[in-house]
Amino acid sequence: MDIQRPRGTADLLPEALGLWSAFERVALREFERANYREIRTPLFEHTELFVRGVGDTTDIVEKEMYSFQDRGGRSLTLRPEGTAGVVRAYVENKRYGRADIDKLYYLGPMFRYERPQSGRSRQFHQYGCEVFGAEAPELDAEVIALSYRILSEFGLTGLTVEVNSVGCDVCRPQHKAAMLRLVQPHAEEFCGDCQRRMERNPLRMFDCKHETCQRLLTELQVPRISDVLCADCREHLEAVLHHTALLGIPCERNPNLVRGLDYYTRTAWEVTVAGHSTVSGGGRYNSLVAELGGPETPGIGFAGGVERAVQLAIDQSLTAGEDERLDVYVVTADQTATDQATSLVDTLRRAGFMADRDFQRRSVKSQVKSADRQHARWMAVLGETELASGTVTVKDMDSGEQEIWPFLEVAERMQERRTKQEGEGK
RNA sequence: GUGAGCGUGGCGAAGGGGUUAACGCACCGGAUUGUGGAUCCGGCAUACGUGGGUUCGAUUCCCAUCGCUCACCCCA
Repeated sequence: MDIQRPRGTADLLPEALGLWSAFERVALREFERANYREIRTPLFEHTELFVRGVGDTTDIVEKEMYSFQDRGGRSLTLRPEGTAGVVRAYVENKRYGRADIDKLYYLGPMFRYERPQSGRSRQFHQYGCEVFGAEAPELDAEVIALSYRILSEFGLTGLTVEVNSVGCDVCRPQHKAAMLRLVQPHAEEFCGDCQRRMERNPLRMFDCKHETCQRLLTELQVPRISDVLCADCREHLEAVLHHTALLGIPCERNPNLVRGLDYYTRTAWEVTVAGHSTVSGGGRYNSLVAELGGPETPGIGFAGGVERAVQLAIDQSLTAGEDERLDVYVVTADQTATDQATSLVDTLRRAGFMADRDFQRRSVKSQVKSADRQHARWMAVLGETELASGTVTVKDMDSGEQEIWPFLEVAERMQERRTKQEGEGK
C-alpha cells in the first residue's frame, strides 16, 4: 500500500459509525426540539473571512489554516470552525431583516493544520448552533443547556459546564490594559509561554500550569476579568447562571476560563469531563455580525466535537445498539441453482427484506456459517431437490426449525411470519 | 512548532547478523452426498514501513526519511 490517508484524517469504518449516527440523531433531535433549523455553508471560504472573524492573532489564523490559491488567484481556506461562515451567510442572505430571531444549527467537517494526537485531528467534525438577534441572558441559558443536553441525552456522564464572562467592548479593553501595566514590567520573570500569552491573549496567563507564573500573578495583584466586569456584564452573568439553575444544568463558575477566539463577548463556557479535553464550548459574540459587515446584531453559539463525544462514549462503554439484522441469507446448495438464487434475492429485496447471498461459490457449510455470522433471521436454501420440486427450504435461524415452501410463495409467507412476530412484540 | 515511544502476514504477537521468520486468531477445504457450536486433519497468505550505510551476509547494527501514537502549545 503506497498511498495512505493524509496525516490527521480518518477513515470512518462501518463498525465505528454506529456511535456516530447515534450521536448525530440525538444532536439533531435536540436542536429541532428547541426550534433550531439546519444551515449548510461551504467547506471553504475566502481566507479573509477567518482572518477578520476569528481574529488575526489567534493560533487558528496564525498557524492552523488550510489555505490555498484557486486557479483565479483567490486565497481560500478550508473552514477551521463554523461560526464565521454562518455569520457570513446570515449577513449575505440578509436574514437580519426578519421579525423573529434566527436559530440555526450545523454539523460537518472542519479543518485545522495541527499535529494530531488524541482528541485532535486535521479533519474533524463539529456540531453547533448560532442564534442571532437577541441578547437576553435567558437565551444564553438556553444555548448552554443545549450544549449540555445533547451530550447528556447521548448518555455521557460526569459532565460539567464551566461558565465565565469575558466582558464586553467596554470592560475588556480596560482590564487588558490594566493587566499589562502590572505584568509587562516583570515580563522576563514569566515562562516563555506566558510571555507569548502577554502578546496574544493575556487572559490565558491565568491558565498557566507553572507555579512561578501563578505566584507572580497573585503577588502583583493582577485582577481577573471576572473581578472587574462592568455592572451590565456582571448582571448579565448572574442572570445567565440564574436561568441555567432553573434548567437544572450543572454549571460552575470558572473565573479563569478563556476561549481561543477573538470574537467572544460576555458569556463564555465549556462542557468538560474531568481528565479529558473539552467536548464543546461556546460564547456570546455581540460585535461579530457588525465586524463582518452586517448591522449591529447580537449573537451567541457553541460548537462541539463529534469525535470527542464519540470517544467519551467509548471510554464510558456506551454502545450504539444493534445494527439492523439481515433478514434472509440465500444459500446456493448447487451450482445449477444460481439463476434461482439471483431471482429469489431480488424478489425478497423488492418485498422489503434485507437479503443477501453467497458470491464466492463457497461450500454449503461456509454459506451457513456466513448466515450465522451475519445474524440472519432466516436462511433460504436452494439446491438440487428444491429445484426439482420448485421449492425453497427455509430455516428460522433462531429456532432452528425449517420448512419447505413453494418457491413462488417465499416472500409472501415470510411477510406473514414477520407480521406475526412483530404482533407478538418480537 | 517542541519532546518522547513505536513500525514483523487480514489482526495479535515472538525472535534476532547466517539455509525453510515461530505461535495464536481469523479465513478456506475436508472428516459430516446439502446446515450454524466443539474437535481433529489439511490449506492459506507478495509479512520484517522506505532509502542509504557497515558487513562475506542485515528483518536484526548505524544514519536518514516517512508513518503511527502520546504529551506540550492550542483547541472541538
